[in-house]
Amino acid sequence: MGDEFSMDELLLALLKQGAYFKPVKITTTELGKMLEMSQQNVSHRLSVLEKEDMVNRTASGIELTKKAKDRVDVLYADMKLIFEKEKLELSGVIVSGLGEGKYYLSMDGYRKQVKEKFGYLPFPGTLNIEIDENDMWKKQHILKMEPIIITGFKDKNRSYGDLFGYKCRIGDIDCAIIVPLRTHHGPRIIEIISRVELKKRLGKKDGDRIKVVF
Amino acid sequence: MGDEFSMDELLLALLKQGAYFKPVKITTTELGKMLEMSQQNVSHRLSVLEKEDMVNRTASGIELTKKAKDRVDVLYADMKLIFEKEKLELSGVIVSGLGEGKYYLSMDGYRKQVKEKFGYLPFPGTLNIEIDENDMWKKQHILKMEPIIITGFKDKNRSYGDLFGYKCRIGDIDCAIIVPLRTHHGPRIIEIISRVELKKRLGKKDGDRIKVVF
DNA sequence: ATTACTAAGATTCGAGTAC
DNA sequence: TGTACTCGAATCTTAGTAA
Repeated sequence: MGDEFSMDELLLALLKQGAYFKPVKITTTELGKMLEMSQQNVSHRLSVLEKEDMVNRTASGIELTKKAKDRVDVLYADMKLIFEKEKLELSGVIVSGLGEGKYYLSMDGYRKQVKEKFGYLPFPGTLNIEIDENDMWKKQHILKMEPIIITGFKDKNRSYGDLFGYKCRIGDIDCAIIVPLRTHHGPRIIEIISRVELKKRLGKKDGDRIKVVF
Repeated sequence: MGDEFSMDELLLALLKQGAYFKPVKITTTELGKMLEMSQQNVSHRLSVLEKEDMVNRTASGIELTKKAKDRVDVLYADMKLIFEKEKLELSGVIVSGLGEGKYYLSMDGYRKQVKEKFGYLPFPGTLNIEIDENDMWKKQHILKMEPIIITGFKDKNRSYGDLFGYKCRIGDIDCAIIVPLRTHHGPRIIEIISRVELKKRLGKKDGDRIKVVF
């Protein structure tokens, strides 16, 4: 964790010329113009990159080494994370729940753990949202992230399964998607818990559109 | 077209801390450790960035200006182009499947959707390929692209999960990688579906090398 | 503890120019 | 053409230390 996140501008210019996939034929003068730096400097820096085993200069042009490609991969993966993980935003419509959430969230076995792991006692009821078809792929990505696990328990009557939680926000309210391991509604519906009664707090009713941000 | 493609490592470190979306509370010493540079240098460079109107230091932390965010957007867009415009090609070795694919692809619930979303009824069986270690990063890129979702369903016995599909080609045959949400084999193995029986059509057998193009 | 100044050392840069 | 050397200038970096 450190400088592998930085990226040499010369390397980036080569990338822009397609060097990730094939050797690139380009002169130091051209590179200098692109980067607004002298031909001499490009020449020098290229030879440094070569010594560092980042590029090879061959008859067919300048090519990136595996080491350089690895660095670029890391940079791109990091940026992707910054841009697309944070921007995950599910849109959908509020639907009425079946009272299931209310039932589960009335039980101390779950409530205590929510307090512990999310920092608040949940309002005893969930907001149910039917996700737009177009955002379903985002939901799948979210479900692949590391969940906060609320472990199940038994009482004298029956046993209760684990719940998976994923932190999110609606407006500026901290919430979490809760997914029972054995869910009873279709994959397009998600259940949200929060400290407050979301529908009332947001002034929304069934059928209204809503956005959930991760 | 030039240096807007480069990126200051300090800016990138701030981004990594989430500065794109909110002010970040972090000390110059911490940043110095992250970047393997002295606290003094971070301090100095931060003040340069401030003079250049790239960051603001407020009571709630360091925040990026619009100018800085615009630059980052450009960098990301450029990288995205580099990575996702060019053809990705996975190389690997054919391995024998566990018959799972055959099982899934015998079910109408999935078959109908494949016909609908990919334009053909799939041969009831998958080609399993163990991707070369060197191409794993490409696989990761592919899995981050927008999938075609084959939604799960229930029958009287059990429920079947969603599948993610990504169109690709082997030679001139249209295929798709299929990824179950909860996959049963290691991340190096992918399953390919197609209209035809791929192994027979390509005259290949287990252990042969093969390329998949996106 | 945190930030940032100064002074000195390290490095990067571009002009001139050789090849 | 194109590349790359020297060398002085500009810039960057760090240690020491003040605030």
